[in-house]
Parts: sequence; C-alpha cells; structure tokens
Amino acid sequence: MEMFDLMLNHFGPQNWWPAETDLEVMVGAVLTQNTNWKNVERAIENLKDKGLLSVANLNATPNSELAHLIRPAGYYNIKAKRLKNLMYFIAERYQADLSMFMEDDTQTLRQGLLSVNGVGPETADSILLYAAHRTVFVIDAYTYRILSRHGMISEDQATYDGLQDLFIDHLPEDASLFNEFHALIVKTGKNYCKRKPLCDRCPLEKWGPCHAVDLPGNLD
DNA sequence: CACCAGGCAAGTA
DNA sequence: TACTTGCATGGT
Repeated sequence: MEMFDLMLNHFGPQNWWPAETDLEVMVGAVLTQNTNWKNVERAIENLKDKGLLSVANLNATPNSELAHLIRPAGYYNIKAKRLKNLMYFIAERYQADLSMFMEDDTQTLRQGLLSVNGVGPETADSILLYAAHRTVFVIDAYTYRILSRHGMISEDQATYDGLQDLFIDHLPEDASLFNEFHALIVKTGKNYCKRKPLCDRCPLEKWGPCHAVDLPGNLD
C-alpha cells in the first residue's frame, strides 16, 4: 500500500485549507509560519471581526493596529509587515484584484510571491495549491521528518526543491491529490517525535514495517 | 520547568 | 556558501 493510502485510511480526509475565502487562505499561510494553527484561527477571527479581510483594508491598516489584532499568532510585528508586503504585492501587480491574480500563470505567480519579503517557498506553494488551486506540491518540516525518519531520502535530496521534485516525479499531476497528500503529511507528522528516531509513536512504523510501504523514493 | 508549532530573513564567518 | 539567531504567543 502506498504512503498516501496508509495515511488516508488511518486519518481520513483532512479537507484543507480551512478557510472561507482564497484571501483568507493567503493570510493564514503567512500567519501560520512556524505557528500552531489554533493561534492563527484567533488572529484571523480578529481580522474578520474588524472587517479587515480584504486586500484594500489590510493595506490601509497601520502596522501597529494589525500587529495588535494578529497578536495570538505570535511574531506579530514581523507578520504584520509580511502580511502587508503580500497585500501590497497584490495591489501593485494585480490592482488589488484577486481574480486577476488567479488568472496569472503558475510560474509567474510563484516568482512573484517569492519576491515578497516574508514569503518563502512553503508559504508561496501553500498559496498556489490551496488558494490558487495549482498543481504544486507543498514541502514542510514534517515532510522531511517523515521521509528521513523512514530512510526514504538521501542528504542531497533533503532540500525544498529536491523533495518537491521527488513527489512530482512519483505522483500524477492532480491538485486535489496534492492538497490531501500534504494535509495528511502534516496530520501524520504531528505523531512523530521531533528529535528521537522512530519510536512506537511514529505511525507508519506502527502500521507496518517500512519495507512493506511503497513510498515515493523508497528504495526497498 | 522545557519543548513545540502548517517559516523566513538577516546576520555571521 | 553554510550555519546561526531573532521573531513570540499559547498549548502540552
């Protein structure tokens, strides 16, 4: 059985991204950087209560006020700047019109997003996959943790682009699959100890020996 | 008390 | 190029 089916059978569909609008996905993508999602939900709720979840309104909000509202998400000063950097990018290049943003081609969007200070590869790809519904595979710390813990990757593959290529090369080009796959990796990865090697809390091992799992890049 | 969370940029050598 | 550090709240 493949890794995806193992995770899906065990945890069920994750139905990501938890948001009402595409803009909310983008805002959440910045706010959740190295931060528990529960804290992000509070921050987003504050923005909703103030009616600030629009490109124009976020752009018009002073950094100090924005920082105060997103306080529960942590790193609030730097994230206020990063949010506004992203909104400014949408405003300048796409006339603050998200539908115009959505019409641009994927590679142009990715280059543009990565040019925004505060938007790195994971945030950019999360926006592309979960807001713009492009077939882009999102890599994160859990992806590296799970694959490395099971000996599925080598050191020279352990870069963002390297892992991304690995999944791209082994999976059909299907945005809904990429969506659920990454969400399941996050869900599964939470059960892996950060430092220790494989232990009885590490799901894939508990479900069966690694060599019985046909995973992307598995050399067994 | 320590450690972690759906990263990223800036500083250092 | 390759590490290291700052950013910060809230939960376990």
